[in-house]
Amino acid sequence: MNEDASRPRQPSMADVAGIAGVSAQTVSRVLRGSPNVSPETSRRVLAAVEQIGYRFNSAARALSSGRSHTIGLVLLASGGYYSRSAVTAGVESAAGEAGYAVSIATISALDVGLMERSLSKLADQNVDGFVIAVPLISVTRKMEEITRDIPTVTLDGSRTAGARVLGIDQREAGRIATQHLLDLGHRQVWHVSGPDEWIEARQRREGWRECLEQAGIEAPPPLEGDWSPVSGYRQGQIIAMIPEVTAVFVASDEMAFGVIKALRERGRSVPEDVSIVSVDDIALAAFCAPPLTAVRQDFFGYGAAAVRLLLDADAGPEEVVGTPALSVRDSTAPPRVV
Amino acid sequence: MNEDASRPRQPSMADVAGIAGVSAQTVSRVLRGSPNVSPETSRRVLAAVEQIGYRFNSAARALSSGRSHTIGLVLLASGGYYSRSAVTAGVESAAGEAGYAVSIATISALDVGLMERSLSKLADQNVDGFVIAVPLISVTRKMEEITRDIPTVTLDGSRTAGARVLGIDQREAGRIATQHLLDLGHRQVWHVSGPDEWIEARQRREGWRECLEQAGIEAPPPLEGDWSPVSGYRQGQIIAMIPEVTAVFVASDEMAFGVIKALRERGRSVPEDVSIVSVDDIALAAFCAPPLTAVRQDFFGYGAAAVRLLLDADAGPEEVVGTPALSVRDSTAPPRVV
DNA sequence: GGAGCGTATGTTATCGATGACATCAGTAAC
DNA sequence: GTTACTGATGTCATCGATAACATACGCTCC
Repeated sequence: MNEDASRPRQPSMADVAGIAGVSAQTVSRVLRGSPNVSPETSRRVLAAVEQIGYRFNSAARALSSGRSHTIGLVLLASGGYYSRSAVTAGVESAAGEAGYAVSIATISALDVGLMERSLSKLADQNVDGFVIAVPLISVTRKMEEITRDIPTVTLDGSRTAGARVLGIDQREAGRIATQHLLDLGHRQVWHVSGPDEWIEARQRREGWRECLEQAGIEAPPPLEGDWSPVSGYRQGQIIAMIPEVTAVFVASDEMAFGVIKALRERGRSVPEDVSIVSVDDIALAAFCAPPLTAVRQDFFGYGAAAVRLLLDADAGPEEVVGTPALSVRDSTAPPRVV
Repeated sequence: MNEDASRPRQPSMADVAGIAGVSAQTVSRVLRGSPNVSPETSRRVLAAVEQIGYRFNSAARALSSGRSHTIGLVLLASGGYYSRSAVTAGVESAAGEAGYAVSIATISALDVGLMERSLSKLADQNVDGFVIAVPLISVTRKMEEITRDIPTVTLDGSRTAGARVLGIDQREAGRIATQHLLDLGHRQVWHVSGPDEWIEARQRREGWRECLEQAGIEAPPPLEGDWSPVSGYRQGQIIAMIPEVTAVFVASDEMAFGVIKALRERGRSVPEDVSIVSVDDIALAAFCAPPLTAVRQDFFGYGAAAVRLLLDADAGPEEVVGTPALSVRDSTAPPRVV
C-alpha cells in the first residue's frame, strides 16, 4: 500500500527475482538447490539475495508446501535435568543438520490430558514429526488421531502405534547392575525404583528381580521414588533403618545421591557398609563422593537417533542405541566381612 | 483438485464456516476471542470446529499476520545441564501461558559466527522474539541487524542494543560468597572462576576480589575453569598442592564437585581442611557429599521473566530476578585452628 | 530434417488465515 | 423521522513460497 521510503517490509523472493532479472520460481529453485539451474543464473540470484539481505520466510513455505521443517519435541518436567538437556541437545543437533527446527513442549506431569494438549499444540504448529521423550502410559483416541497424521518416534521404550523403540534394554540394565553387586559377594540386593508409571522403571525392576531369582534369592520389596534426589533421600532413610542391607540398586543417579546422603546421615558409609549401583551415569556421577558405579545411557545419542528415524526414509522400523554397560567406580565394594 | 472421498486435506476455517453457516472471517473472530460476536454464533462455530476436528494452521496465520507466535531460545551447549534445563523450562512455561511456542537453537561454543547462524535460523522461522541465554562477548553488525527487527531479551547480565538485564547481581554473589568465608575466620580465599568470556564469570571474580580488598587481603591469582566438573577437578588438583589454602570460592556447583574430588584425593577434606562456596545451588547441591554451601540462582525464574519482558508491552526496560542469597550447608566451616 | 527429449526458465493458481473495508440491522439522540 | 452510531457479520485482497503446468531452446537420432 504505502510504497514510500519507510516501507519496513522484508524483501521477498519476488524482490530478489526483480534484481536478478529472473522469475520468483527460479529464485525458489536456486535457494532449494534444484538441479536444473544454470550456474550463471544461480550466481546472479545469490548475489541479489546478498545484496538486499533477503531472508527466507518459512511460514510461507509451510503454508504452500504443507511442510514446516520443524520437529516437535515433547519432554517431561520431572525426570532428571541431565537427561532432559542431553536428549534435547541430541534432537536439536541432528535436526539442525537436516535443516529442521525444533519446537519444544514440556508437560509437568505424566497425564494423558496434558499430553494431548501438548501434542495438539505442536500439531497446530504444523510440525513434521514428533519426538516424544515421555513414557506413554496409555494412548488415548485423540493422541492416536494426532500421531496418525504425523510421524512419531517415542523414546523411553514404550510402544505406541507407529512408534519405534530406542534406548538401552532397561531390563538388561537392571540385570547387570544387580549381577555386579552379586559378583562382589553381596547376598541380597535391595532396589529403589523409579515411578511405576514409567516403563523404564518397571523394566529395570524386572531385570533386578529376574537376576535375583536366577541366583535363587528372594527379592525384597522394592521401594519407589520419583527420580528426584529428595525421593531417593526419603527411601534411603528407610533403607538405613534396615541393618542387613549391604547393597542397593537405585534406578537413577540423582536418586542414588539422595540414598547415599540418607545412609551416611545414619552412619552407614558407601561403599564400606552399603554398595550402590545406579543407572544413567550423568556428568556429575564421576565427581560426587563417592563416584557412582552406574549403567551408562547415551541420552544425546537417543535424541539424535530419534530424529534420524523420523527423517530418514530408509531407516528401519526400530533402532536401538547402545548396549547396557557398567561404569564401575567407587560406590560399590565387596560386603564387609562379618 | 480431487474432491473424492480420499481427500486427506485438513479442514480449514472455510470448512468450519460452511458447516456453521457463517463466513470464514467470523470463524476467525470466534477463535481469536473477538468481542463483537454473538454468543449464538460463537456456539455454532465452536460446535462445527468440534464436529469436523478443525485444527488451527499457524503457518497461515504467520503468513497473513506476520506474527508467528513463536519465541526463539538460544542456548549454549556448554555451561551446565541444570541451568540449561531450568531456563528452558521457565521460558517454555511462560511462553506457553501466553500462547506462544518455543523454538530452540543451541550453539556449541561461544563463537560469534555460530551465534549469527543461530539467530539467522530462528529469524528465518519468523520468531516474534529472542531469548538469548548466552553471554554475548561482542555483537556483530549482522547480529545487530537481526535483533533490531526482532525484540530481544538477553539473560546473563550482558548488554546488547535493546537487551534487558536479568539475573542476580553476579558481583554481589561473588562478594557474599567470599564474605561468608571471611566471616568464618578464613584469612585468605582462593577462586576458581568460569571462562573469561562469560560476563558472569568476570563479575563474580570482581566481587570476590573487591571483597578481599575491602578486608585488606591481597587476592591470590584466580584459576580458570570452563564450568565443567572436569575442569573443576583439574584446578582442584593445583589447589591441593598449595598447603596454605583453607577456603575456595568456586564459580559454579558443577566445578565445585570437581574441586572437592581433587582435594579429597590429595587427602584434604571438605570442609575440615578446606571450605568451599559455589554459585547456582542446583538440585543436586544439597544431596552430594558434602552438601554445598552456594549462592542460589533461580534459573526457571530467569527464563520466565525473560519471556514476560518480551511479551508484556508494559514491562519496564529491565527486570532483575532475585537477590543473591546464600544456602549455607556443610561445605564450609571455620578454618582448623593451627 | 523433423520427431523426440532434456534442460532452463516463466506463468498461474494455490495453501489458510487475516486486515481493511463494506454492509446491514437496531437503537439512541435530536 | 431523519441522523449518527454501534454491534454483528460478510467480501475481498493479501501475505510469500511453491506445485503444476507451460514454454522455449538446443541437441540427438533415425
